[in-house]
Amino acid sequence: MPSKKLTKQIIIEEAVAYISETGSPEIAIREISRRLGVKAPSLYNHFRNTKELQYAIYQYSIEKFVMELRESIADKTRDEAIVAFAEAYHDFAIRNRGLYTLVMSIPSNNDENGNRIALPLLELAVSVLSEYGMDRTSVAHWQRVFRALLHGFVSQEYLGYFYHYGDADVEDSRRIAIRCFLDGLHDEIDRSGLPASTGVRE
Amino acid sequence: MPSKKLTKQIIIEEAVAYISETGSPEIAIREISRRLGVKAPSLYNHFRNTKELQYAIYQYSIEKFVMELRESIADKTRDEAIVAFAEAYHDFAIRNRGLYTLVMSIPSNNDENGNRIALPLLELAVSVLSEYGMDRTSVAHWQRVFRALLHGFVSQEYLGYFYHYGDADVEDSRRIAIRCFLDGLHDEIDRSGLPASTGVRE
DNA sequence: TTCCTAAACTAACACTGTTAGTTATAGATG
DNA sequence: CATCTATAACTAACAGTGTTAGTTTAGGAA
Repeated sequence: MPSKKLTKQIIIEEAVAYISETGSPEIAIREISRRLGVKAPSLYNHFRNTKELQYAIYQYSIEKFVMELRESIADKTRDEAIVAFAEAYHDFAIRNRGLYTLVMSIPSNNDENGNRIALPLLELAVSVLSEYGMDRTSVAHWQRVFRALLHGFVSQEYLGYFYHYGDADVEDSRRIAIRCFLDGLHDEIDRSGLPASTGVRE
Repeated sequence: MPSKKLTKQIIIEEAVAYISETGSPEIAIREISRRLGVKAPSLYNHFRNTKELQYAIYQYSIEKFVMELRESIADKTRDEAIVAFAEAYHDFAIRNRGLYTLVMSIPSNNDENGNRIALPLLELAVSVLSEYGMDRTSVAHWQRVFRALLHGFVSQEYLGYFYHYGDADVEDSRRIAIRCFLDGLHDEIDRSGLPASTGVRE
C-alpha cells in the first residue's frame, strides 16, 4: 500500500492539469488526490500544506510563461521584440487562464519569496527595453507601463468588459495600445537625445 | 428572539467593513454573522446564498467607485478630466483594496448581470473620452486602453512588483503612463483631422 | 387579546484542509 | 534468501466552512 510512486512532480502536473481544466487558480487538495487515486493526507508527505503546493505551481507557471516569452523574442530586437512579447504574453494568458491568474494573484505586498520567483519575468521585460539604450530608471518606468498595459488588457478580457460598447475589435484595441506605447517610448528616447530611437516598424 | 432589526443594508455594511479590514474580497458568512451578534443561518432570511451577498457588495462597490470618479472630474474636461480620473481611480483602488479587488474579479466572461452592474464604470470612461469628438469605435478602443493601463498599474502595485528594480518612483511611472496615453490619443485625433486635438496641458 | 407572519433559532449534512497515529511494502542489509 | 528499516501510503478524527430543514418566538395587525 505504501510507495505508489507518487512524487512532487506528479502532484504538480496533476494540479496544473486540474487548474487548466477549471480555468481557476484554486486547487482542491481532496479533488487532486482523488484524481491521483490516493487519499488526501498522502499529499502531505510531499507538501507541507496547500500553500506550498500553490507556490510550486506558481513557480512552474512563471517558468513556462517566461520560456514562451523568451522564445517569442528570440530572433527579434526593439519594436519587433516588443510587439512579439506583447503577443506571446496575451497568448499565454488566454491559453492558460488558471495559471496566469495564479501568477497574478500569488505574491502579496511583502512576499519576498514570491517576488523572487517572479523576478525572471521582470528581467525579461527589462532586457527588451534595455535595447533602446535608456538609463536604468527610464527602463524601470517603461517596463512598468508596458506590463501594466499587457496585464490590464488580459484582465478586462477575462472580465468580459470588452463586449459591451461599440463593435470595436479587441485585437485592434491591443494593436492601438502597443502602437501608443511604442510612440511614447520613441518620443522619450528622442527627447533624451539617444541614437536610433525608432526600431523596426512594420 | 426574532426581529433583531437585521436588514439587507446592515448586513452589506458589515460585510463591507469586514472586507475593508481584511483587504481581501472574500467574505466569511459565519464571521460576518458573528460580528452582527447573530447565528449564520439568520443571514439566509436576507440573502439566498453567499454569492448573492457578494453581488450586493459588488454593486455597492461600483456605485461608490463611480461616485468618487464622477466627483473627481466634475469641473474638468478633456486632458484635465483624464488626469483627474486616473488619480481618483488609483486613489480608490489603494484605499479600498478589498472592494476594488472584488469589482475586478466578480463578472466572469458570460455574466450578463455582472456586466450590467459594471456598466456605469464603462459609461463614465466613455463620456470623458467622448469629449474629443472621436467616432464611437475609436472611443471604444481608447477607453479600453485607458482602463487597461489604470487597472494594470493597480494590479502590479498590489503584487509588489514595483519595488524590485531601480529606484524609480511609482508616481513618476504613473505620470509617464498617462502622459504616454494622452500623447497617443492626441496623435490619433490629429490623424483623423478633428479640431482642437490637445486639451488643456498643465 | 389573539393570531400570524417574519425573523431569529437549533440541529444536522456534506464538504473543506489538516494532524496523529497505524500499516504495509520496496529496497538495503546481513 | 531472510530480515530490518525507512518511507509512503492508509484510517480516523477535528475544526472549520456554506447551507438546509424544521422549530421557536416576538411584534404588528385583526
